[in-house]
Amino acid sequence: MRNADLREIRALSLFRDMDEDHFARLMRGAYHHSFPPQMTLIEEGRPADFLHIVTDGAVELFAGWNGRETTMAVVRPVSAFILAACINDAPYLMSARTLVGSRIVMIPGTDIRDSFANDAGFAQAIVRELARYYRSVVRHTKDLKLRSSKERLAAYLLKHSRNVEAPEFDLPIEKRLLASYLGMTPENLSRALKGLRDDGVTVEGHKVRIGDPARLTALARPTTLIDGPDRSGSVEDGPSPRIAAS
Amino acid sequence: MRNADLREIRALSLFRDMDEDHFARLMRGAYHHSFPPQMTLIEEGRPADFLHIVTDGAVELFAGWNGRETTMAVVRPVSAFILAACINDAPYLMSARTLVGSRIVMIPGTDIRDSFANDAGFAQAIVRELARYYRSVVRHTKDLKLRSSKERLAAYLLKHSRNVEAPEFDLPIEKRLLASYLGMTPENLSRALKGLRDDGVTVEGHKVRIGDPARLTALARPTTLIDGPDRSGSVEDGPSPRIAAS
DNA sequence: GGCGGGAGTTGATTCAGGTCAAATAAGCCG
DNA sequence: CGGCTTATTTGACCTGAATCAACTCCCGCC
Repeated sequence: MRNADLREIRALSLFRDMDEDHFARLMRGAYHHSFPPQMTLIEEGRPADFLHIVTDGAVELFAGWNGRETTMAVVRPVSAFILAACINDAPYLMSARTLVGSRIVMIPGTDIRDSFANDAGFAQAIVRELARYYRSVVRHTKDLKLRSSKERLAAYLLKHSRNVEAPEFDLPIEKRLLASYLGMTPENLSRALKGLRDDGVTVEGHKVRIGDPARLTALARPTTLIDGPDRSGSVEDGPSPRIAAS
Repeated sequence: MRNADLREIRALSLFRDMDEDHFARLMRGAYHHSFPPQMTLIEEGRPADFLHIVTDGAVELFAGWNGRETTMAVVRPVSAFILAACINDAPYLMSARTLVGSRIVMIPGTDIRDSFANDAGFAQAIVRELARYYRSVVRHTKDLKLRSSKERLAAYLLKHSRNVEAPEFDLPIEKRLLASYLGMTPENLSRALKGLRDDGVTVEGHKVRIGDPARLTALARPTTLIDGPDRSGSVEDGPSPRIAAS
Protein backbone atom coordinates (compact mmCIF):
# COMPACT_ATOMS: atom_id res chain seq x y z
CA MET A 1 0.00 0.00 0.00
CA ARG A 2 1.26 3.47 -0.80
CA ASN A 3 2.54 5.55 2.06
CA ALA A 4 0.27 8.41 1.16
CA ASP A 5 -2.70 6.08 1.42
CA LEU A 6 -1.51 4.77 4.74
CA ARG A 7 -1.21 8.27 6.05
CA GLU A 8 -4.69 9.12 4.91
CA ILE A 9 -6.16 6.07 6.52
CA ARG A 10 -4.21 6.64 9.67
CA ALA A 11 -5.64 10.15 9.77
CA LEU A 12 -9.19 8.82 9.82
CA SER A 13 -10.84 9.32 13.17
CA LEU A 14 -11.31 5.57 13.25
CA PHE A 15 -7.58 4.85 13.29
CA ARG A 16 -6.10 8.03 14.65
CA ASP A 17 -5.93 6.93 18.28
CA MET A 18 -4.88 3.42 17.51
CA ASP A 19 -1.71 1.95 18.84
CA GLU A 20 1.06 2.19 16.22
CA ASP A 21 1.81 -1.53 16.27
CA HIS A 22 -1.80 -2.51 15.98
CA PHE A 23 -2.30 -0.18 13.08
CA ALA A 24 0.73 -1.57 11.28
CA ARG A 25 -0.47 -5.12 11.81
CA LEU A 26 -3.95 -4.25 10.62
CA MET A 27 -2.55 -2.71 7.47
CA ARG A 28 -0.32 -5.65 6.77
CA GLY A 29 -3.38 -7.86 6.44
CA ALA A 30 -5.19 -5.32 4.30
CA TYR A 31 -5.66 -5.19 0.57
CA HIS A 32 -5.87 -2.10 -1.54
CA HIS A 33 -7.60 -2.60 -4.87
CA SER A 34 -8.85 -0.54 -7.76
CA PHE A 35 -12.31 -1.23 -9.08
CA PRO A 36 -14.07 -0.15 -12.27
CA PRO A 37 -17.34 1.79 -12.15
CA GLN A 38 -20.52 -0.11 -11.39
CA MET A 39 -18.65 -2.92 -9.75
CA THR A 40 -20.52 -4.64 -6.95
CA LEU A 41 -18.30 -4.83 -3.89
CA ILE A 42 -20.73 -6.22 -1.38
CA GLU A 43 -23.98 -8.10 -1.65
CA GLU A 44 -26.44 -7.78 1.20
CA GLY A 45 -26.97 -10.97 3.12
CA ARG A 46 -23.41 -12.17 2.70
CA PRO A 47 -21.23 -12.55 5.77
CA ALA A 48 -19.23 -9.44 6.58
CA ASP A 49 -15.73 -10.59 5.78
CA PHE A 50 -14.09 -7.23 5.31
CA LEU A 51 -14.23 -3.70 6.52
CA HIS A 52 -14.07 -1.45 3.47
CA ILE A 53 -12.57 2.00 3.16
CA VAL A 54 -12.89 4.18 0.06
CA THR A 55 -9.70 6.03 -0.65
CA ASP A 56 -10.68 7.27 -4.10
CA GLY A 57 -13.88 7.42 -6.08
CA ALA A 58 -17.38 6.94 -4.70
CA VAL A 59 -19.43 4.02 -3.46
CA GLU A 60 -23.18 3.61 -3.31
CA LEU A 61 -24.76 1.70 -0.46
CA PHE A 62 -28.14 0.31 -1.44
CA ALA A 63 -30.65 -2.30 -0.47
CA GLY A 64 -33.15 -4.38 -2.34
CA TRP A 65 -36.30 -6.31 -1.61
CA ASN A 66 -38.69 -8.12 -3.82
CA GLY A 67 -37.35 -6.61 -7.02
CA ARG A 68 -37.23 -3.06 -5.65
CA GLU A 69 -34.08 -1.19 -4.81
CA THR A 70 -33.22 1.91 -2.85
CA THR A 71 -30.11 3.97 -2.23
CA MET A 72 -29.19 4.22 1.42
CA ALA A 73 -26.08 6.36 1.18
CA VAL A 74 -23.16 7.43 -0.97
CA VAL A 75 -19.75 7.10 0.59
CA ARG A 76 -16.91 9.39 -0.43
CA PRO A 77 -13.19 9.23 0.35
CA VAL A 78 -11.80 8.83 2.84
CA SER A 79 -14.28 6.90 4.90
CA ALA A 80 -15.08 3.43 6.06
CA PHE A 81 -18.34 1.67 5.47
CA ILE A 82 -20.28 -1.33 6.78
CA LEU A 83 -18.45 -1.15 10.06
CA ALA A 84 -21.44 -2.40 12.05
CA ALA A 85 -21.85 -5.68 10.20
CA CYS A 86 -18.15 -6.25 10.52
CA ILE A 87 -18.04 -5.68 14.26
CA ASN A 88 -21.01 -7.92 14.84
CA ASP A 89 -19.72 -10.52 12.44
CA ALA A 90 -23.22 -10.42 10.99
CA PRO A 91 -24.51 -10.41 7.42
CA TYR A 92 -24.32 -7.14 5.51
CA LEU A 93 -27.64 -5.31 5.52
CA MET A 94 -26.71 -3.29 2.45
CA SER A 95 -25.05 -3.92 -0.85
CA ALA A 96 -22.29 -1.70 -2.15
CA ARG A 97 -21.19 -0.80 -5.64
CA THR A 98 -18.74 1.68 -7.08
CA LEU A 99 -20.27 4.66 -8.84
CA VAL A 100 -17.04 5.55 -10.59
CA GLY A 101 -13.65 3.94 -10.71
CA SER A 102 -12.59 3.65 -7.08
CA ARG A 103 -9.84 2.46 -4.84
CA ILE A 104 -10.87 0.47 -1.82
CA VAL A 105 -8.97 -0.76 1.20
CA MET A 106 -10.25 -4.04 2.51
CA ILE A 107 -9.36 -5.14 6.02
CA PRO A 108 -10.30 -8.63 7.15
CA GLY A 109 -13.13 -8.56 9.68
CA THR A 110 -11.31 -10.96 11.97
CA ASP A 111 -8.39 -8.52 12.19
CA ILE A 112 -10.80 -5.70 12.98
CA ARG A 113 -12.44 -7.70 15.69
CA ASP A 114 -9.05 -8.69 17.15
CA SER A 115 -7.79 -5.14 17.23
CA PHE A 116 -10.95 -3.86 18.72
CA ALA A 117 -10.71 -6.40 21.52
CA ASN A 118 -7.07 -5.52 22.26
CA ASP A 119 -6.81 -1.83 21.58
CA ALA A 120 -8.84 0.41 23.84
CA GLY A 121 -8.18 3.46 21.70
CA PHE A 122 -9.50 1.67 18.68
CA ALA A 123 -12.57 0.42 20.54
CA GLN A 124 -13.38 3.94 21.56
CA ALA A 125 -12.93 5.26 18.07
CA ILE A 126 -15.29 2.59 16.81
CA VAL A 127 -17.83 3.58 19.41
CA ARG A 128 -17.78 7.16 18.31
CA GLU A 129 -17.94 6.14 14.67
CA LEU A 130 -20.88 3.83 15.21
CA ALA A 131 -22.70 6.41 17.26
CA ARG A 132 -22.28 8.84 14.38
CA TYR A 133 -23.56 6.30 11.85
CA TYR A 134 -26.49 5.50 14.06
CA ARG A 135 -27.46 9.10 14.44
CA SER A 136 -27.08 9.61 10.75
CA VAL A 137 -29.56 6.83 9.91
CA VAL A 138 -31.97 8.07 12.54
CA ARG A 139 -31.89 11.44 10.83
CA HIS A 140 -32.51 9.87 7.46
CA THR A 141 -35.48 8.01 8.86
CA LYS A 142 -36.90 11.14 10.44
CA ASP A 143 -36.49 12.91 7.13
CA LEU A 144 -38.46 10.18 5.39
CA LYS A 145 -41.21 9.94 7.96
CA LEU A 146 -41.74 13.57 8.75
CA ARG A 147 -41.23 15.44 5.51
CA SER A 148 -42.92 15.30 2.13
CA SER A 149 -40.75 14.61 -0.88
CA LYS A 150 -40.69 18.26 -1.87
CA GLU A 151 -39.60 19.23 1.62
CA ARG A 152 -36.93 16.56 1.62
CA LEU A 153 -35.59 17.84 -1.65
CA ALA A 154 -35.56 21.44 -0.43
CA ALA A 155 -33.77 20.39 2.75
CA TYR A 156 -31.24 18.40 0.74
CA LEU A 157 -30.45 21.35 -1.51
CA LEU A 158 -30.05 23.69 1.44
CA LYS A 159 -27.80 21.26 3.23
CA HIS A 160 -25.61 20.77 0.21
CA SER A 161 -25.47 24.47 -0.40
CA ARG A 162 -24.38 24.98 3.18
CA ASN A 163 -21.74 22.28 2.89
CA VAL A 164 -20.20 23.69 -0.26
CA GLU A 165 -20.72 27.18 1.11
CA ALA A 166 -22.23 28.54 -2.09
CA PRO A 167 -25.74 29.27 -3.28
CA GLU A 168 -24.93 27.77 -6.65
CA PHE A 169 -23.48 24.32 -7.19
CA ASP A 170 -23.44 21.16 -9.23
CA LEU A 171 -25.44 18.23 -7.97
CA PRO A 172 -22.78 15.82 -6.75
CA ILE A 173 -24.64 12.72 -7.91
CA GLU A 174 -26.94 11.64 -10.67
CA LYS A 175 -30.51 12.68 -10.27
CA ARG A 176 -31.87 9.16 -10.35
CA LEU A 177 -29.58 8.33 -7.43
CA LEU A 178 -30.67 11.38 -5.52
CA ALA A 179 -34.27 10.44 -6.16
CA SER A 180 -33.70 6.97 -4.79
CA TYR A 181 -31.93 8.33 -1.74
CA LEU A 182 -34.76 10.76 -1.09
CA GLY A 183 -37.27 7.98 -1.47
CA MET A 184 -38.96 9.05 -4.67
CA THR A 185 -38.99 8.18 -8.37
CA PRO A 186 -36.81 10.04 -10.87
CA GLU A 187 -39.95 11.39 -12.49
CA ASN A 188 -41.14 12.79 -9.23
CA LEU A 189 -37.76 14.35 -8.50
CA SER A 190 -37.87 16.05 -11.86
CA ARG A 191 -41.27 17.49 -11.11
CA ALA A 192 -40.30 18.42 -7.56
CA LEU A 193 -37.33 20.39 -8.91
CA LYS A 194 -39.63 22.25 -11.21
CA GLY A 195 -41.99 22.79 -8.34
CA LEU A 196 -39.19 24.55 -6.43
CA ARG A 197 -38.95 27.22 -9.12
CA ASP A 198 -41.67 29.07 -7.27
CA ASP A 199 -39.34 29.08 -4.30
CA GLY A 200 -36.48 30.62 -6.19
CA VAL A 201 -34.57 27.51 -7.24
CA THR A 202 -33.20 27.34 -10.76
CA VAL A 203 -32.05 24.09 -12.25
CA GLU A 204 -30.15 23.55 -15.48
CA GLY A 205 -28.77 20.09 -16.00
CA HIS A 206 -26.95 19.39 -12.78
CA LYS A 207 -26.40 23.08 -12.04
CA VAL A 208 -28.56 24.31 -9.20
CA ARG A 209 -28.95 27.86 -8.00
CA ILE A 210 -30.72 28.79 -4.82
CA GLY A 211 -31.97 32.26 -5.63
CA ASP A 212 -33.85 32.90 -2.42
CA PRO A 213 -32.37 30.98 0.50
CA ALA A 214 -34.81 32.50 2.98
CA ARG A 215 -37.73 31.27 1.00
CA LEU A 216 -36.34 27.77 0.60
CA THR A 217 -35.52 27.72 4.29
CA ALA A 218 -39.11 28.56 5.11
CA LEU A 219 -40.17 25.52 3.11
CA ALA A 220 -37.54 23.05 4.30
CA ARG A 221 -37.33 24.28 7.90
CA PRO A 222 -33.94 22.69 8.31
CA THR A 223 -32.89 21.55 11.76
CA THR A 224 -29.73 19.94 12.99
CA LEU A 225 -31.91 17.19 14.43
CA ILE A 226 -32.62 16.01 10.88
CA ASP A 227 -30.16 17.70 8.57
CA GLY A 228 -26.84 17.55 10.23
CA PRO A 229 -24.34 18.68 11.13
CA ASP A 230 -22.67 15.25 11.05
CA ARG A 231 -22.25 14.13 7.52
CA SER A 232 -21.45 10.49 7.62
CA GLY A 233 -23.77 8.17 5.79
CA SER A 234 -25.68 10.85 4.03
CA VAL A 235 -25.70 11.32 0.33
CA GLU A 236 -22.80 13.38 -0.68
CA ASP A 237 -21.98 16.69 0.74
CA GLY A 238 -19.27 19.06 0.12
CA PRO A 239 -15.64 19.44 0.99
CA SER A 240 -14.18 15.98 1.16
CA PRO A 241 -13.21 14.77 4.63
CA ARG A 242 -9.83 14.30 3.01
CA ILE A 243 -9.32 18.04 3.25
CA ALA A 244 -10.32 18.12 6.86
CA ALA A 245 -8.16 15.13 7.64
CA SER A 246 -4.96 16.27 6.01
CA MET B 1 -31.68 0.95 44.23
CA ARG B 2 -33.16 -2.48 44.88
CA ASN B 3 -30.82 -5.41 44.59
CA ALA B 4 -33.12 -7.18 42.18
CA ASP B 5 -32.96 -4.15 39.89
CA LEU B 6 -29.21 -4.04 40.15
CA ARG B 7 -28.98 -7.66 39.21
CA GLU B 8 -31.22 -7.12 36.22
CA ILE B 9 -29.21 -4.20 35.01
CA ARG B 10 -25.98 -6.03 35.60
CA ALA B 11 -27.34 -8.88 33.47
CA LEU B 12 -27.85 -6.56 30.49
CA SER B 13 -25.36 -7.26 27.75
CA LEU B 14 -24.27 -3.66 28.12
CA PHE B 15 -23.02 -4.15 31.67
CA ARG B 16 -22.36 -7.85 31.85
CA ASP B 17 -18.66 -7.66 31.01
CA MET B 18 -18.01 -4.59 33.02
CA ASP B 19 -15.51 -4.51 35.79
CA GLU B 20 -17.23 -5.01 39.17
CA ASP B 21 -15.84 -1.80 40.66
CA HIS B 22 -16.76 0.27 37.68
CA PHE B 23 -20.26 -1.09 37.70
CA ALA B 24 -20.68 -0.34 41.37
CA ARG B 25 -19.41 3.20 40.91
CA LEU B 26 -21.70 3.73 37.94
CA MET B 27 -24.68 2.57 39.93
CA ARG B 28 -23.83 4.75 42.88
CA GLY B 29 -24.24 7.80 40.69
CA ALA B 30 -27.46 6.52 39.19
CA TYR B 31 -31.05 7.40 40.00
CA HIS B 32 -33.98 5.07 39.86
CA HIS B 33 -37.33 6.80 39.50
CA SER B 34 -40.93 5.90 38.87
CA PHE B 35 -42.83 7.91 36.34
CA PRO B 36 -46.53 8.15 35.56
CA PRO B 37 -47.90 7.34 32.10
CA GLN B 38 -47.48 9.91 29.36
CA MET B 39 -44.61 11.57 31.12
CA THR B 40 -42.02 13.10 28.85
CA LEU B 41 -38.57 11.93 29.89
CA ILE B 42 -36.51 13.40 27.12
CA GLU B 43 -37.02 16.19 24.65
CA GLU B 44 -35.19 16.01 21.36
CA GLY B 45 -32.60 18.70 20.92
CA ARG B 46 -31.67 18.80 24.58
CA PRO B 47 -28.14 17.84 25.61
CA ALA B 48 -27.83 14.15 26.49
CA ASP B 49 -27.31 14.32 30.23
CA PHE B 50 -28.34 10.81 31.14
CA LEU B 51 -28.35 7.32 29.81
CA HIS B 52 -31.79 5.86 30.49
CA ILE B 53 -32.73 2.27 31.21
CA VAL B 54 -36.32 1.05 31.48
CA THR B 55 -36.66 -1.49 34.23
CA ASP B 56 -40.47 -1.57 34.23
CA GLY B 57 -43.17 -0.30 31.94
CA ALA B 58 -42.68 0.92 28.39
CA VAL B 59 -41.20 3.98 26.74
CA GLU B 60 -41.92 5.48 23.35
CA LEU B 61 -39.16 7.09 21.36
CA PHE B 62 -40.54 9.62 18.91
CA ALA B 63 -39.52 12.60 16.88
CA GLY B 64 -41.27 15.68 15.68
CA TRP B 65 -40.87 18.28 13.00
CA ASN B 66 -42.98 21.19 11.97
CA GLY B 67 -45.99 20.08 13.95
CA ARG B 68 -45.80 16.47 12.80
CA GLU B 69 -44.75 13.59 14.98
CA THR B 70 -43.66 10.02 14.40
CA THR B 71 -42.90 7.02 16.57
CA MET B 72 -39.39 5.69 16.11
CA ALA B 73 -39.46 2.81 18.56
CA VAL B 74 -40.96 1.40 21.73
CA VAL B 75 -38.52 0.32 24.40
CA ARG B 76 -39.41 -2.46 26.82
CA PRO B 77 -37.66 -3.62 30.00
CA VAL B 78 -34.91 -4.20 30.50
CA SER B 79 -33.10 -2.11 27.97
CA ALA B 80 -31.20 1.09 27.60
CA PHE B 81 -32.03 3.86 25.21
CA ILE B 82 -30.43 6.94 23.67
CA LEU B 83 -26.99 5.48 24.19
CA ALA B 84 -25.60 7.09 21.06
CA ALA B 85 -26.39 10.67 22.03
CA CYS B 86 -24.94 9.98 25.43
CA ILE B 87 -21.67 8.60 24.15
CA ASN B 88 -21.23 11.45 21.72
CA ASP B 89 -22.30 14.01 24.30
CA ALA B 90 -24.58 15.29 21.56
CA PRO B 91 -28.19 16.47 21.58
CA TYR B 92 -30.88 13.81 21.69
CA LEU B 93 -32.33 13.14 18.25
CA MET B 94 -35.49 11.67 19.69
CA SER B 95 -37.88 12.47 22.48
CA ALA B 96 -39.02 9.85 24.95
CA ARG B 97 -42.19 9.47 26.95
CA THR B 98 -43.61 6.74 29.13
CA LEU B 99 -46.53 4.84 27.66
CA VAL B 100 -47.56 3.42 31.01
CA GLY B 101 -46.26 3.90 34.50
CA SER B 102 -42.57 3.03 34.31
CA ARG B 103 -39.44 2.81 36.34
CA ILE B 104 -36.35 4.28 34.79
CA VAL B 105 -32.72 4.16 35.78
CA MET B 106 -30.84 7.28 34.86
CA ILE B 107 -27.06 7.25 34.74
CA PRO B 108 -25.21 10.53 34.27
CA GLY B 109 -23.68 10.77 30.82
CA THR B 110 -20.36 11.94 32.24
CA ASP B 111 -20.13 8.73 34.30
CA ILE B 112 -20.93 6.67 31.20
CA ARG B 113 -18.25 8.44 29.22
CA ASP B 114 -15.74 7.98 32.02
CA SER B 115 -16.41 4.29 32.36
CA PHE B 116 -16.31 3.78 28.69
CA ALA B 117 -12.89 5.42 28.52
CA ASN B 118 -11.53 3.33 31.40
CA ASP B 119 -13.20 -0.04 31.07
CA ALA B 120 -12.35 -1.99 27.95
CA GLY B 121 -15.07 -4.54 28.58
CA PHE B 122 -17.65 -1.80 28.81
CA ALA B 123 -16.36 -0.12 25.66
CA GLN B 124 -16.71 -3.36 23.77
CA ALA B 125 -20.21 -3.94 25.06
CA ILE B 126 -21.14 -0.45 23.93
CA VAL B 127 -19.73 -1.17 20.51
CA ARG B 128 -21.85 -4.27 20.13
CA GLU B 129 -24.91 -2.48 21.43
CA LEU B 130 -24.48 0.46 19.10
CA ALA B 131 -23.87 -1.82 16.16
CA ARG B 132 -27.14 -3.57 16.98
CA TYR B 133 -29.02 -0.29 17.25
CA TYR B 134 -27.55 0.87 14.00
CA ARG B 135 -28.58 -2.24 12.17
CA SER B 136 -32.00 -2.01 13.66
CA VAL B 137 -32.58 1.52 12.31
CA VAL B 138 -31.20 0.52 8.94
CA ARG B 139 -33.78 -2.24 8.84
CA HIS B 140 -36.54 0.14 9.77
CA THR B 141 -35.48 2.46 6.99
CA LYS B 142 -35.38 -0.34 4.47
CA ASP B 143 -38.84 -1.38 5.57
CA LEU B 144 -40.10 2.13 4.98
CA LYS B 145 -38.42 2.65 1.65
CA LEU B 146 -38.96 -0.74 0.09
CA ARG B 147 -42.37 -1.90 1.23
CA SER B 148 -45.87 -0.52 0.87
CA SER B 149 -47.83 0.13 4.03
CA LYS B 150 -49.85 -3.04 3.62
CA GLU B 151 -46.67 -5.05 3.21
CA ARG B 152 -45.11 -3.40 6.25
CA LEU B 153 -48.13 -4.27 8.31
CA ALA B 154 -48.13 -7.87 7.13
CA ALA B 155 -44.43 -8.16 7.92
CA TYR B 156 -44.97 -6.65 11.34
CA LEU B 157 -47.73 -9.11 12.19
CA LEU B 158 -45.65 -12.04 11.03
CA LYS B 159 -42.66 -10.90 13.00
CA HIS B 160 -44.67 -10.45 16.13
CA SER B 161 -46.34 -13.79 15.63
CA ARG B 162 -42.94 -15.38 15.32
CA ASN B 163 -41.70 -13.63 18.44
CA VAL B 164 -44.58 -14.72 20.60
CA GLU B 165 -44.57 -18.09 18.89
CA ALA B 166 -48.30 -18.17 18.29
CA PRO B 167 -50.56 -17.49 15.32
CA GLU B 168 -52.94 -15.59 17.56
CA PHE B 169 -51.98 -12.74 19.84
CA ASP B 170 -52.84 -9.34 21.25
CA LEU B 171 -51.32 -6.31 19.66
CA PRO B 172 -48.75 -5.19 22.20
CA ILE B 173 -49.35 -1.49 21.58
CA GLU B 174 -52.13 0.85 20.65
CA LYS B 175 -53.03 0.91 17.03
CA ARG B 176 -52.36 4.61 16.59
CA LEU B 177 -48.85 4.00 17.88
CA LEU B 178 -48.36 1.08 15.57
CA ALA B 179 -49.62 3.19 12.70
CA SER B 180 -47.14 5.93 13.51
CA TYR B 181 -44.29 3.45 13.79
CA LEU B 182 -45.20 1.91 10.47
CA GLY B 183 -45.37 5.34 8.87
CA MET B 184 -49.08 5.59 8.19
CA THR B 185 -52.17 7.22 9.62
CA PRO B 186 -54.43 5.39 12.09
CA GLU B 187 -57.20 5.48 9.49
CA ASN B 188 -54.99 3.82 6.97
CA LEU B 189 -53.88 1.18 9.45
CA SER B 190 -57.49 0.38 10.16
CA ARG B 191 -58.19 -0.07 6.48
CA ALA B 192 -55.00 -2.01 5.93
CA LEU B 193 -56.01 -4.45 8.65
CA LYS B 194 -59.32 -4.95 6.95
CA GLY B 195 -57.51 -5.36 3.68
CA LEU B 196 -55.56 -8.27 5.19
CA ARG B 197 -58.77 -10.21 5.75
CA ASP B 198 -58.38 -11.48 2.21
CA ASP B 199 -55.07 -12.89 3.32
CA GLY B 200 -56.51 -14.78 6.25
CA VAL B 201 -55.98 -12.24 9.03
CA THR B 202 -58.79 -11.72 11.52
CA VAL B 203 -58.83 -8.72 13.82
CA GLU B 204 -61.09 -8.07 16.77
CA GLY B 205 -60.13 -5.20 18.97
CA HIS B 206 -56.47 -5.84 19.69
CA LYS B 207 -56.80 -9.57 19.12
CA VAL B 208 -55.18 -10.71 15.90
CA ARG B 209 -55.28 -14.14 14.34
CA ILE B 210 -53.14 -15.15 11.41
CA GLY B 211 -55.29 -17.80 9.78
CA ASP B 212 -53.08 -18.52 6.82
CA PRO B 213 -49.39 -17.88 7.61
CA ALA B 214 -48.26 -19.10 4.19
CA ARG B 215 -50.46 -16.61 2.47
CA LEU B 216 -49.36 -13.72 4.65
CA THR B 217 -45.76 -14.74 4.16
CA ALA B 218 -46.23 -14.62 0.42
CA LEU B 219 -47.39 -11.04 0.80
CA ALA B 220 -44.83 -9.82 3.33
CA ARG B 221 -41.88 -11.81 2.03
CA PRO B 222 -40.08 -11.48 5.33
CA THR B 223 -36.30 -11.50 5.36
CA THR B 224 -33.82 -11.24 8.19
CA LEU B 225 -32.26 -8.36 6.30
CA ILE B 226 -35.31 -6.27 7.14
CA ASP B 227 -37.31 -8.07 9.79
CA GLY B 228 -34.87 -9.32 12.29
CA PRO B 229 -33.76 -11.34 14.02
CA ASP B 230 -32.34 -8.67 16.35
CA ARG B 231 -35.09 -6.99 18.21
CA SER B 232 -33.62 -3.86 19.68
CA GLY B 233 -35.20 -0.59 18.68
CA SER B 234 -38.14 -2.12 16.95
CA VAL B 235 -41.66 -1.74 18.13
CA GLU B 236 -42.47 -4.34 20.66
CA ASP B 237 -41.98 -7.95 20.23
CA GLY B 238 -42.56 -10.81 22.38
CA PRO B 239 -40.99 -12.46 25.37
CA SER B 240 -39.40 -9.74 27.39
CA PRO B 241 -35.58 -9.75 27.38
CA ARG B 242 -36.01 -9.96 31.14
CA ILE B 243 -36.84 -13.61 30.70
CA ALA B 244 -33.81 -14.20 28.57
CA ALA B 245 -31.60 -12.30 30.96
CA SER B 246 -32.63 -13.91 34.19
C1' DG C 1 -20.33 14.16 -37.78
C1' DG C 2 -23.55 10.52 -37.06
C1' DC C 3 -25.16 6.83 -34.03
C1' DG C 4 -26.65 4.40 -29.95
C1' DG C 5 -27.97 4.32 -25.36
C1' DG C 6 -28.82 5.81 -21.01
C1' DA C 7 -30.44 9.88 -18.24
C1' DG C 8 -33.79 13.14 -17.74
C1' DT C 9 -38.23 15.28 -18.85
C1' DT C 10 -43.08 15.58 -19.86
C1' DG C 11 -47.83 14.27 -20.15
C1' DA C 12 -51.68 11.29 -19.09
C1' DT C 13 -53.46 8.39 -15.94
C1' DT C 14 -53.91 5.56 -11.82
C1' DC C 15 -53.57 4.51 -7.17
C1' DA C 16 -52.01 4.51 -2.47
C1' DG C 17 -52.57 6.88 1.20
C1' DG C 18 -53.81 11.29 3.51
C1' DT C 19 -57.46 14.48 5.20
C1' DC C 20 -61.80 15.74 7.11
C1' DA C 21 -65.94 14.72 9.44
C1' DA C 22 -68.91 11.85 11.78
C1' DA C 23 -70.23 7.70 14.04
C1' DT C 24 -68.88 3.86 17.28
C1' DA C 25 -66.59 1.54 20.59
C1' DA C 26 -63.60 1.16 24.70
C1' DG C 27 -61.71 2.51 28.70
C1' DC C 28 -61.67 4.98 32.91
C1' DC C 29 -63.32 7.34 36.91
C1' DG C 30 -66.41 8.99 40.20
C1' DC D 1 -73.73 2.11 36.74
C1' DG D 2 -73.53 6.46 34.05
C1' DG D 3 -70.79 9.99 32.02
C1' DC D 4 -66.71 11.39 30.02
C1' DT D 5 -62.64 11.07 27.33
C1' DT D 6 -59.98 8.97 24.03
C1' DA D 7 -59.21 5.29 20.57
C1' DT D 8 -60.91 3.25 16.47
C1' DT D 9 -63.69 2.73 12.54
C1' DT D 10 -66.13 4.26 8.50
C1' DG D 11 -67.28 7.02 4.61
C1' DA D 12 -66.44 10.62 1.25
C1' DC D 13 -63.17 13.01 -0.84
C1' DC D 14 -58.63 14.85 -2.21
C1' DT D 15 -53.85 14.83 -3.37
C1' DG D 16 -49.08 13.44 -3.59
C1' DA D 17 -46.63 10.41 -5.82
C1' DA D 18 -46.17 6.15 -8.77
C1' DT D 19 -46.72 4.22 -13.26
C1' DC D 20 -46.61 3.98 -18.18
C1' DA D 21 -45.26 5.75 -22.41
C1' DA D 22 -43.30 8.87 -25.42
C1' DC D 23 -39.94 12.04 -26.36
C1' DT D 24 -35.58 14.88 -25.81
C1' DC D 25 -31.18 15.55 -24.48
C1' DC D 26 -26.59 14.62 -23.54
C1' DC D 27 -22.45 12.02 -23.95
C1' DG D 28 -19.33 8.70 -25.41
C1' DC D 29 -17.84 6.36 -29.31
C1' DC D 30 -17.05 4.84 -33.91
